[in-house]
Amino acid sequence: MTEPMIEPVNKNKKKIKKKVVKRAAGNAEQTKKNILSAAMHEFAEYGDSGARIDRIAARANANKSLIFRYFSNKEALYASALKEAYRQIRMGEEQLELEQLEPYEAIRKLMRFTMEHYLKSPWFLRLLATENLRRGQTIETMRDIAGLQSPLITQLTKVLKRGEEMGLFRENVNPSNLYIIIASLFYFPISNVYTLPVVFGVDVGSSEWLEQHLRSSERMILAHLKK
Amino acid sequence: MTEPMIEPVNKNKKKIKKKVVKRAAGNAEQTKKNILSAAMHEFAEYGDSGARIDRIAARANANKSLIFRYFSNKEALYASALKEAYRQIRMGEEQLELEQLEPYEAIRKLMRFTMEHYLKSPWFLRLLATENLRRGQTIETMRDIAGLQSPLITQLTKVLKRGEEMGLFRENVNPSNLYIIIASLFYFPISNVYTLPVVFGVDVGSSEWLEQHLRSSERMILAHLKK
DNA sequence: TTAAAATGTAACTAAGTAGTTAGTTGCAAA
DNA sequence: TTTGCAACTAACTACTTAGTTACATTTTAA
Repeated sequence: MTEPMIEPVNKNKKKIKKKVVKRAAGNAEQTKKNILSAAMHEFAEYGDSGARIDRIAARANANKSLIFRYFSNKEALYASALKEAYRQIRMGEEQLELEQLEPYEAIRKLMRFTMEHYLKSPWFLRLLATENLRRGQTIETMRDIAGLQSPLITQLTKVLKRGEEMGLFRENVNPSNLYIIIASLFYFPISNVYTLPVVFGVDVGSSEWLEQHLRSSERMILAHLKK
Repeated sequence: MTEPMIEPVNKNKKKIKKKVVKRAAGNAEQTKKNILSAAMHEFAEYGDSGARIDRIAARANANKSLIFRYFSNKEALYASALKEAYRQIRMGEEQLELEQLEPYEAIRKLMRFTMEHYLKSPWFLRLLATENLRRGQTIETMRDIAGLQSPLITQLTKVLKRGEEMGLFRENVNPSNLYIIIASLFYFPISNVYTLPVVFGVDVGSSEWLEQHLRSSERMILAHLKK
């Protein structure tokens, strides 16, 4: 906090165009990034109404009024945070490269990825829950923004096609619907990790339960796909 | 709003026991119920931070200070609302009577019930989401409260046992885990009904999609249970 | 009839809370 | 050294919100 940021020695050299600025145009970019990252954290933690601009400012080590200068208002900041969350998630999905694997293995990898993804990025699930509590008020305005769509579906389509051609999978499996089923199986226990143990007495947060659930789900899904 | 509430004419008749009371004893019970019901609505709609005591008072046709008299504070009111939500849900589950049906039919009925239940009581899903965003802060204090546990599991246990005895289902299916899988399949699309169409282009809220999803899920689950 | 208890209300208060404004700082070009 | 400007800040404003209080009305019971 308030560490004085490596001081660029710029006494002898008189005119350098873009580099070595302490508070030039580029520093604002960094401040914006800090604010955005703090906002993602805050909105995920406290929801839209619970989020506090002052806390975001504190976490970003930025003055409150900068938030309004760079992001207009709380709602627009929330929209930016949501968009950034999707952007980050999409980046992870792009690196999956399911097409390289043999069909069964690809499905298994997708399933494990989905589970671990939800476990590693709980803030993503929390932002999703928040946005749905808001009845999609914000994502609705992003409908036409490219890159919001999940790149998983393209990959999954190819996997299913190859599986079908190899005689492993049955025909006409809808990739989106399949992915919704897979996501469902992990979304529910992971996003309800606090209430499920109380209502069903099952420790859905433990790695034992999760691993067993993954194995069981894999068997179920693969059987469901089989020709 | 502020409509002046039908004034009971009670000038000539002096003492009537139960009828024509504007502010009798026992009326407090009704007021409490109104407040609780309004609170469930409000917390489901706006989440814990977004909920407003004034709106709850207005919706319940009660004065704000009555809320504090009957429920102490906002947090306690939230706890009562959450508890009441679970109580109502449990009542629906108790009427299912799965034991009467033959095993396959029982599973199908449970699945359809779960789906319709989520569709008919969106406020329940919303309260669940809210409580998990709060990290189970409130339900944690209710751990030992009887009747919070779902009566479904008892019924499902019997169904699975009969199915096993009849040679229809495989052995050692854990009823809680099975129910978690079933709930998952409907919880995810229904509670993400606002974001999923944007991200996957699938209209998960339409009755066509839901019916098709139910059929597909039934096939998958029943195959998964088969001996 | 009357006093106490129960039920209800309007007005108020203290603590936030988003957003604004007027001004400061550090740096680079002239 | 001066000037211009982007980045930044402290203090403030207008408003909201949970929770309180003082008081009014009605019921119950002696």
